[in-house]
Order: sequence, then structure tokens, then C-alpha cells
Amino acid sequence: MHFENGRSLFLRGDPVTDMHFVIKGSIHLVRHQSDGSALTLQRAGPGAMLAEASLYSRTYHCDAVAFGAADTCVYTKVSLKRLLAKSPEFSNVWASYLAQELQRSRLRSEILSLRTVSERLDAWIAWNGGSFSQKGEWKIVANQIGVSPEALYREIAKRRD
Amino acid sequence: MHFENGRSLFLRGDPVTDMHFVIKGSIHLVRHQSDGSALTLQRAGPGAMLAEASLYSRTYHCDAVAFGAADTCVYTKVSLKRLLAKSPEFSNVWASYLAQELQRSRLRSEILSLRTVSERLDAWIAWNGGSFSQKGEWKIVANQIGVSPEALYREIAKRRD
DNA sequence: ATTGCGACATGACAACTATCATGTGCCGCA
DNA sequence: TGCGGCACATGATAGTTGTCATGTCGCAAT
Repeated sequence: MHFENGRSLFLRGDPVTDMHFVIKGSIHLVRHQSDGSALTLQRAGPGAMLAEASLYSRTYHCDAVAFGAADTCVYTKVSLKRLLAKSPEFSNVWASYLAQELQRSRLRSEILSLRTVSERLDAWIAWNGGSFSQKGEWKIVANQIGVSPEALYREIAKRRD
Repeated sequence: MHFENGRSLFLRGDPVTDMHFVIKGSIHLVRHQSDGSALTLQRAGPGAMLAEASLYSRTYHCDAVAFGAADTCVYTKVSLKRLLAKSPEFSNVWASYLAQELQRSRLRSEILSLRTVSERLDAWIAWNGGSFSQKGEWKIVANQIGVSPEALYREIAKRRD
């Protein structure tokens, strides 16, 4: 399926019938709080399954919105659960994927709990290898480690001595 | 098994033979960086499986250290994998657990990416409900949302008007 | 070629928080 | 009963970062 920017795939409270596997673009899972502000709980890019936990829930707990144009591959919830029940190999792949995502998410949490830009960049480099992202990805890195692009530029400049 | 404070359960590079399920206390999964500083990748409390992703790895990527006295239930890796392969029900429970942990970790990441204590506390309350602890848990909350206890006390005091 | 956009870059300032210091009240323990 | 530890609480200050402003550069589209 294809989604234009801002298009919603499902809303909170909807019954879970399908699972979306992101092929291209990015889909955000957002939760609106009572005070009006929003929390983005997942930024699903290519190769990610959207709202993995919804496989084990009857209804969605968040809204899903296309962030830019995006393509997804849709599977029905029942077919996935049937496949999981029938194929230990697929179960293994699924659990392995979840465990890896969990590891990455935990790492991000810990990086975000560091206090200075310098510490966060060190931690990021320690895992993502310092060499690449030379072309135009610094802004994305800044977002991942939870600092403003300007602050990251300053930290990089400081290290060029 | 029982572990005293500071006791290590395994070290990075060790082959993965066992999986630890935490019964009591807390066990930290830490990764030492080249510059000497350490990153804590998981704080496994009661009811948590330690280093879930190690089930899908030949060797450990981090060290595990008991944080205070702790008790764990130990299962061999092969028996767990055999159970996962043989029992679709257990596979389902395992994947469901991983998905829930992933959801919680993603939430924590997003809370930590908020900039002010006020926003973080709002987001925390929105998920952990108003039924929070009146007795002596605020310091723990402060740690979870990545702010100093003092800052949290100040924010709470400000809201008592 | 010119225009326009976006990443990269840096300065200045306000705002927020971590830290240190100090103090209070509760509770378990000797 | 008194002591010590701990969570709770608050003030003062310095440090770091977000934000706004401004500017350069490369690149793509007209």
C-alpha cells in the first residue's frame, strides 16, 4: 500500500486487523496526550514492522501517520499469528528481530540519559563506528541522540582540533 | 542462583550458555567504552530476562553485574531454544514479552528526548497513571525520566499550587 | 546562469538544569 | 531514647544547551 504525507494508517481504538511492514519512507506512531501535546513512540523506517506490540493487542493504542510518502507491505494479523504458531523458524526470526530492536532502543535510552553532547556523541560513535555518515546525515544523528543540530555542529567543530 | 553486590554473572566475549531470569534485586548490563566510561544497557529487575538478545548471539556483547544482592533463575540456552522450537505457546509468550519491553523502552526513549522536566513528568504521568507512589518512589521516577531528584522535587512543588 | 532550498556552520543570549549546600521529618535500630 | 541514614525539600550558582540570527556552500530545477 502507498500513503501520502500525513495520511493515517489507523487510529487509537481501532481493532487490530493488519500489520504493516515498512518498505519505503517513514511512518510515525504517535500518542496524543490529554494536554494536547503528542509523543512519537516509533519512527518506523524501511525494514521495520510498525507497532509490533499491536500483534498482541485487540485494539491500537496509538495513531499511525505517514511521515512523507511511504510504502508498506500489509499482512493480516491472523495470517501472521497462524504463521508464528505453525513455523518455529518464523517464530525465531520474529523474536530475534524484536530482541534486536529492543537492544537498539535500550541503547538509545541510555544515550539520551547522558547529560552532555560530548558524552552522547562518544556513545553513538562507540556503536555506530565513527567513520561514516560523512555526506549529509549529521542532522539525523543529532535527532537520534536528542540534541539540536547546532549543538552537534559545535561539538564536531571542537573535535577538529 | 544468588549474587552479591558487584558480582559479575558473565563478561563480554564469554560464550552464551545460560539465560538469567531475575527473581529478586537488580542486575545491570554494562558496556565499557574505549575511553573508560561505561554505558548501562539494561537494568533488569524482578520479572525481567537478562540480556534477551544474547539468546540469538554466540557470545555476550556486554558485562553483567549484580546491583545489590540479587537472585536469578538460570535456564540453559539450548533448553530455552528447544522449548521455543517445540512450543508455539511459549514462543508466543516470549515474543509478547519482547514486544512489550520494546514498547516500554521506546516510550522511555521518547520521554528522554523531551527537553523540560515538566514535559517529561507529563508524559510519564500520562502512561503510569495518577495512581503513582506516594511513599518513596520519586527518586526512582526521577532516574527513569532522566532528571535529577532535585529538579523533580521542584517540579512537583510547583504543581502544588 | 540564476534562483532557491537545505545542510553545514558559528555567534549571542536566554533558559533550563545539574550540582553543591543546607535543612527537615520519618523510621529502623542499638 | 537517641542516633544515623534516607527520602524529601529548597536556595544559589555555574555550566550547558536550545533558540534565534546570520552567513556560506553545494546542488538541483527552472
